[in-house]
Amino acid sequence: MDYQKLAELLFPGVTQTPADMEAKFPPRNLPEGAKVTRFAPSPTGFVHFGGLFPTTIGERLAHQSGGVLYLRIEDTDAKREVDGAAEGLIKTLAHYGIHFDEGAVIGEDGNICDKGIYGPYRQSQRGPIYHVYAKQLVSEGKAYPVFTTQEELDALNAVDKKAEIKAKDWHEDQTAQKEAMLKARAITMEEVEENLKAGNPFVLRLLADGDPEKKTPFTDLIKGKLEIPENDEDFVLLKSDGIPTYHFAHAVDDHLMGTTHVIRGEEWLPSLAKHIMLFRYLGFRMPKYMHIAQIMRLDENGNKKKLSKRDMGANMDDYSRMGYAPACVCEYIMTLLNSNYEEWHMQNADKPYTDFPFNIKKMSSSGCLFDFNKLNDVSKNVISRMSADEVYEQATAWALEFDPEFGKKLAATPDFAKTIFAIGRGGKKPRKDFATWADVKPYMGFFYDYEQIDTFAGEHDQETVKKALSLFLGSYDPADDMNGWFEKVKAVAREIGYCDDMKAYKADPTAFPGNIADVSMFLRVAVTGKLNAPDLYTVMQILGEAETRARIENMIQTI
RNA sequence: GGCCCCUUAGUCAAACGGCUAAGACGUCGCCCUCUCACGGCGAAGAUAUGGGUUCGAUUCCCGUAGGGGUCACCA
Repeated sequence: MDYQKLAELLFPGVTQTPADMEAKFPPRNLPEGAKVTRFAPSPTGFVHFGGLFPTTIGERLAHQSGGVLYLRIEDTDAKREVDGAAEGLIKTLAHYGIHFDEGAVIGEDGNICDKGIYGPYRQSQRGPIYHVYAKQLVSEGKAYPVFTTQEELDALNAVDKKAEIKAKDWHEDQTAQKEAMLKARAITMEEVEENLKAGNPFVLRLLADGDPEKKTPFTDLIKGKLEIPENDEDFVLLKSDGIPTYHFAHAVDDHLMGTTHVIRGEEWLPSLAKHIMLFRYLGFRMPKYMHIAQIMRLDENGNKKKLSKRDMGANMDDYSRMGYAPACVCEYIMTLLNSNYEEWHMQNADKPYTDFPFNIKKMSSSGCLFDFNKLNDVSKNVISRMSADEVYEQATAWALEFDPEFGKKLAATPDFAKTIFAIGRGGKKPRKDFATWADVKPYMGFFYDYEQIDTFAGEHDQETVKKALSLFLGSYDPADDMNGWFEKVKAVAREIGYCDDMKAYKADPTAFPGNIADVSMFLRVAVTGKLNAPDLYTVMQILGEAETRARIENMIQTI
């Protein structure tokens, strides 16, 4: 077989050579040790947690080393592409602090455009580049065409591939595939010419020379030493529409774009053998690989499952909806990425997570379960360290979008709201009231609207409650300081026969009908409508005398 | 089914082959001059399993089990 002739027959329009490509995309001029990483999504939907995770690693590695993070859009499957998905991905990532130095970006006109000299950054626009290498492989006898008639192609597209594979007998199928492969390899020049003349489309397949009985040692930066069986599958390089498959595009693009570290999910491990072979055929040096374990969730049977698109906590938009601040999510991701992050953070509480010396060696090789408990804890800590102004800005922005009624109230009363947010904030041990912005309304909604949510707990005579409230009103003076205020509450307790000292009460609970805590509870429910609230004295101060009195009086009337 | 990856408490995780197997979240209890929160103290809770190498194994090797992934003209 004259491979040179075959290459000309198959790719008559391709005049450039791999050497031309190398000249057009020269190696990057970067400092020693600088890492080049990329996020390479297919625009088929939203960013989910399992996508943000490796992207955060790439971002850290690149920017921590003075390297480059770029975005390449893998839109090689037109059938699955979703309109506007690429724009959505870019925006969501930016929301989580992931900014790209290069690649597909949103231009001033709102459309996606390229930034950088290694483009185009959309694979659908890189056809000519792939064809140069495809032609090269064919001319070296390393790839061959397999023709299909249009009818066969339509039939192929009509079947549900996934369901079909699930249903078949694996052994039988593999034997059949092997036979088909051998037959396809034996194509003659005459057959090629006939098919081309008939206008039949073809796929380009790699001619695999591997023996799966033999293992290739391979070092993955996360998994460590691996043994990869050699590839013996003539996998598809170019689909019948001339667009490359992931494998081919990965090799060509990551080589030409100078990627130093490929970070991807471990579901790619089984196809690593294909990539090793492809890089060897192409004469490319392989980048370093980091195959990260999948984030898992628990299914209804208690088994771990890959966190997939439909799961709660998968779609990053869910976090926005639930009211998680981006900073909190990033922080949580850091705790999952590097086990020593939390320790570092405790010692460097005021530093941003980008100061943390991220270390590949500290990454876990096994998959972790998504844990909302931990996320909430991390969130509470992050928010507790925010200033009242910052809390106000973010909480208001969230509420305006997801709870407009409450959002408008916050927006209309910035000073009032900030005073409330300032309660217990700023000191060494700030309050941890919010894990999400959705927690804000239940916490402080009572400042805006009185709604009796809780009632008096336990056995308390209604007349006694009324008396306590009235006595308090009689002595209440908003000019009192906290101690003076508390002394008056104590006095109320004594007057209704309740114990004003918790220690004494606990020593002998039977000696009193109630205690100071009960009196505080009467006041708290009267003023806030709830059993739980910030410090009562402060609440009354913020609410003001008129409102405080009105609420207590109202309670006396309606009880 | 073939192949690949993974396995320390409920979860995330430390531990040159060597102290009683860290720490964090969660859970529970006690304390902290009003609840909540914060904080403090404390409790329960783990090396999947069987062999081997070794004076000694969570750590190294082999088997078993369990879990995950993958086997498309999808990425």
